[in-house]
Amino acid sequence: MPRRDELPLDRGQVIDLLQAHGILPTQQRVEIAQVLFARPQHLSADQVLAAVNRERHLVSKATVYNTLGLFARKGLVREVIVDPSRVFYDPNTEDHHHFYNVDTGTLEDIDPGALALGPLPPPPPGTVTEGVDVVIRVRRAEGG
Amino acid sequence: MPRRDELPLDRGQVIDLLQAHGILPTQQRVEIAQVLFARPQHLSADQVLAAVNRERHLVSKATVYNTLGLFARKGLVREVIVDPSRVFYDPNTEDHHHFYNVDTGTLEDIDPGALALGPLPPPPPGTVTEGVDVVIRVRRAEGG
DNA sequence: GTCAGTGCAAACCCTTTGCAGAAAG
DNA sequence: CTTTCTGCAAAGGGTTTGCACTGAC
Repeated sequence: MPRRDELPLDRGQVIDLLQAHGILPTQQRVEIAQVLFARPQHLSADQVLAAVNRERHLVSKATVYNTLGLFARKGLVREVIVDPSRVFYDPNTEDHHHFYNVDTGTLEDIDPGALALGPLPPPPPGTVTEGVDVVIRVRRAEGG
Repeated sequence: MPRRDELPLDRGQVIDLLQAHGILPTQQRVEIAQVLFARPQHLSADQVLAAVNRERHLVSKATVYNTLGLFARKGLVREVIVDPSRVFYDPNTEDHHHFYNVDTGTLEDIDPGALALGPLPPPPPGTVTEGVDVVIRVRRAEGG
């Protein structure tokens, strides 16, 4: 199984990765995965759609949405919720957090060593913790 | 100016609060604010709409959305983004964080003393930190 | 009387869905 | 061949907008 922390992944590695997650590597899914795993980045569904079809029309809008949802359910990518108007997809599924620039609508990883998150409080009764998301909202500095 | 940490606020306190934030206290805005400041809670726009119009139709959908957006811009309430399908509005604007139950779609405050967040990392060049949101996603415990 | 706020309905935008045709094994 | 996937277009649902009416001061 390919190293997830060394992007980009070539076509063969992407196919291995899909299979390792129990996903049938169809042509469209491989195209989409290649876009996502081209580099560490945070793309919205719309950006993925545009990137996949940059040169010629390879994948429909419905398939992009369905596939991103599938990848997220299978743990291949992580959904990042910071903007009510769109979901971002992150190829990095390791525990890490984000800066969110509210002016540009872009995400940036926080260096994992730079944010100390103490022990988590116990979850409410009858529930178990599934994950933690930390978002530091930033904006353009005045007089920049 | 009313104490924001002692809910509920009565009608007069709500009016003072709106004025203190530079918001003209019209009848509809006061109705909406009273719902929000009735208790510490996290309501979606739709829930606010339903609550305001529980007994009789007092406020339209457009006005609820416009007013919640206004309140958020003026710093009267805080928007909580945890679910791509809707925004939650929190009357507590103090620094605090949330549990998000992915099964029920409900939010719960984290006791401020229970979560130690170390010093924040410096924001990316050219930006300044605006705020931090920590969301602990929880789900129903197995075999509950 | 003037300006801001409100209500309705239509418009918007991202996302999901239904179903017929195409591809994978 | 059978099952799953894909594509198109239409539906969906939360949110925003245009514009005439109402209300605040």
